[in-house]
Amino acid sequence: MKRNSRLSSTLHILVHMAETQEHALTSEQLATFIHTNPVVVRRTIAGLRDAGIVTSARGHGGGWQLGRAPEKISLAEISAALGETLLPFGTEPESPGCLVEQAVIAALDDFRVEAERLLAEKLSRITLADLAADFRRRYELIGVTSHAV
Amino acid sequence: MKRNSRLSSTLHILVHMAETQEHALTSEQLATFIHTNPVVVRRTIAGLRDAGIVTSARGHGGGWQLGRAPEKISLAEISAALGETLLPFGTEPESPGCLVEQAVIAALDDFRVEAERLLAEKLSRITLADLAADFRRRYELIGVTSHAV
DNA sequence: AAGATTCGTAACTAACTAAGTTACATGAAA
DNA sequence: TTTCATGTAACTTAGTTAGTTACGAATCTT
Repeated sequence: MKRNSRLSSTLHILVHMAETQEHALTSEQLATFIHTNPVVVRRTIAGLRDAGIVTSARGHGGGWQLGRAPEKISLAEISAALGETLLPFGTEPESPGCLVEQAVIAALDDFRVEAERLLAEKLSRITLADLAADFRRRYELIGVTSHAV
Repeated sequence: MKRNSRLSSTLHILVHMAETQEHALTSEQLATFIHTNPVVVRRTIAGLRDAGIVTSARGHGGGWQLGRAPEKISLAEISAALGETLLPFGTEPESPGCLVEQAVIAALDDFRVEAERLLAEKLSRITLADLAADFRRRYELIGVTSHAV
């Protein structure tokens, strides 16, 4: 798992879970999908459990499953549950009292707040089901072309 | 200078430059504004010079000045000149051939492209002159209240 | 009840990134 | 020609995140 790819890795995992809703998948299995370690998987998606996006079960036959239908899981929720900030801005004051700095921070904070609202709105329109459907479309396409060619 | 605050630090510097257009400011002076090192300043705003946002002059009496009127310098240009990505997404393929991954990357890339366009559009509507004006408004306000109180 | 399986989590290591620093060459003005 | 200031390379330091090891807790099977 590379840096800053937590959202894409998590989506990868979740689409696999959406395609395997009959039974739970172990951290071990999920880890192989994104070429990493079971512990990293647990740590990464722990927040998704708290948000009800996935459920986990210990012991024999345990593992991870979606917490609700893929149609009802948006990328906005997933991103939020991962604790990721959509924008990489930092505007902590460094010279308290400097009016120039205050003007800069005010402008950037305004921008950030509205931008995050906008992005979250866009992400909320994409669901896990959309990704799963696109996956299936690609899958069918492969089958068709390999027949045709 | 803290992490990921390059845009705000640079804006801080640029507003100071907008308020001091009579003469050039040295890296040394700019560095004190954001509590860092002259070399860090040069490195940070080197890209702005290439974009024509600032000019630099060596030697006695040299330093940095705005390359054009603050009204004609947008935050979008500044951000782009800094080489910052507005979105912190990484979607490099890790399992070439995995159709699930392809679906995830396609969705995220679509989102990222449109989101970046949106954000750039918003940032292009804010100019250095806007920030400078806000600074001056705050400055006047201090003067008024300190009289009144 | 015993044993196997799987998550939960703490603690440590390794890799990577970005800021900070030092040093010195280059160029321009007094 | 001396002084001032940028340009830039090279190195150090700090902080973040992924990766790893280890082990306790919970749950299922037999």
